[in-house]
Amino acid sequence: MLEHLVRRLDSFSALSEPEIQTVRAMFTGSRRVPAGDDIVCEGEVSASVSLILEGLACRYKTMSDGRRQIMGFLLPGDLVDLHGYMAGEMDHSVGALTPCKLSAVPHQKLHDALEQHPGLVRTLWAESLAEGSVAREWLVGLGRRSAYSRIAHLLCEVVARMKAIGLTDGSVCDLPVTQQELADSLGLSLVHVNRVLQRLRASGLVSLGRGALQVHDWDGLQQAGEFDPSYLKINVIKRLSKSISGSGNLPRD
Amino acid sequence: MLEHLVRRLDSFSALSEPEIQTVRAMFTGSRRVPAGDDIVCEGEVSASVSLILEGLACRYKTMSDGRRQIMGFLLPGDLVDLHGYMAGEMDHSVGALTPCKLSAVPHQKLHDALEQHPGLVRTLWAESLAEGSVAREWLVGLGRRSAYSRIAHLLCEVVARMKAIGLTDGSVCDLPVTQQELADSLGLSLVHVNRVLQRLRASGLVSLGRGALQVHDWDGLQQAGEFDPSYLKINVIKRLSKSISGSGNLPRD
DNA sequence: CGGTTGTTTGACGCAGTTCAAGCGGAGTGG
DNA sequence: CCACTCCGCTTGAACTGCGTCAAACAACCG
Repeated sequence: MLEHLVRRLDSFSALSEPEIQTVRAMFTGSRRVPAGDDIVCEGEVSASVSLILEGLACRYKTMSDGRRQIMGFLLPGDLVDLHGYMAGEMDHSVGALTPCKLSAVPHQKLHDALEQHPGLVRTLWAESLAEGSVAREWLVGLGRRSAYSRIAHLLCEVVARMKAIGLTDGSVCDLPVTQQELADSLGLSLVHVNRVLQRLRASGLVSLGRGALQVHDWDGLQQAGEFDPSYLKINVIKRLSKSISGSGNLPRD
Repeated sequence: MLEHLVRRLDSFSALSEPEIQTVRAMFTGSRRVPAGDDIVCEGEVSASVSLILEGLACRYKTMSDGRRQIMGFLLPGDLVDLHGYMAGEMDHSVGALTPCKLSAVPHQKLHDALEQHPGLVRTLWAESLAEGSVAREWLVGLGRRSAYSRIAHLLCEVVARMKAIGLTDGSVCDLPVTQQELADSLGLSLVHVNRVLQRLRASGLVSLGRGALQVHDWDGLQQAGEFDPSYLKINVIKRLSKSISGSGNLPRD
């Protein structure tokens, strides 16, 4: 959702009220993409930056032999193709895992907004850095963690991020992801993901099925995945605490 | 080197002459770090951004059991801890693989420079995005490539980047990296790296030893690693071709 | 010349892959 | 309402790429 983006950006660099208004006004319209379709394709030069309003998507690359690697999940409030604005051509694709609702801002309009509020450039830069931080954590997982630990870690990440945007209270959440998609995220085979998922359930940590994830033992799951949420840069403490008065939008906790 | 940084940043967004001068003037002093030492540590809050002038370094994270994952190599002209400037605390360490010579710019000074030349913010943002692009390519390697292909790919990357800064003509280059360090980069064991390296030599593609890398068959190596250099964002075509007159520093090719 | 650090080799084991087949639920059309 | 079909999940058996352990070797350095 738009408000999730605003809150996230604000957590990076304490936006001013006009900046917040600008971000809110930037994104207009909404488009729907059915599950399985691509939102942007590798090599594409798009003319706008998209924002996920609803649904679940993923970044991925396909190799010559057809196998693919998923490199990150996109949740409501995430920006899809900021890369496209800065670098031109996309170097990876983004696909909808579930039906998605998107909003978008034309590059030109974004450009104008950034001219008018130069501070927002730094904010978006911070957003890109946060994405890099997640990619690095995934590198550690793929390189050095066992399948068991890797899956646990990924599930922790998804839950933590969903919690941050109010999509779960921490015990149950919608997660209509196939085991093949998990396998493509984790660099594993479908068959092995299936077996490890059963082990995780047998251990009483989580169960995943019928499009839903149930966390039975959050602490145990975190331990199994050696999960430390700081790399997600959620709720970063602001260094300059510009007071944002009268926003009327204070977070609950 | 400083000029490599300037050239690279310029390739992202066509710097103006004053911007170039500012970048050149920003970095002062030089410090030496012996091989094996850390340049910055995870969790550290440094007060300046470092630049590699000479030597080879790597980003890495260490896991609780002591195993580590290297997440990227740093060559002369690369910025070490731009993250630190934006995000505060480092979420990973950077270690010197060989003796390194560094220059640095205090955060405050960088801040002032960016205030004075707001365009540079976008340039550094682009630099961060390029780093993210490399991380994503590594993800594909760790997730979906065989050990053989992974090593070939990594060697291609190093050669391509060294070529870009004049550290090799493409056939031989200094690469004083241990097989353990390669293993930590590729998510493999030391022993396996050793054996695959022998296979690569037997195939007549490359040989690595005594601190040097010899490429015997570049095309073959690229094929083995399915290497496509575009993700490195070297020599990106500038979208706005501001003419930079009389720099007297034109690249040879 | 001895110690230290990096490389090489061999034997063995296992985590994870591949192949192949069966199962179950959800949607669709007759 | 039943059959048919698709898609995703599950299971078993065989295989293998890569890891682990352990020891020998080579190169470098003070």
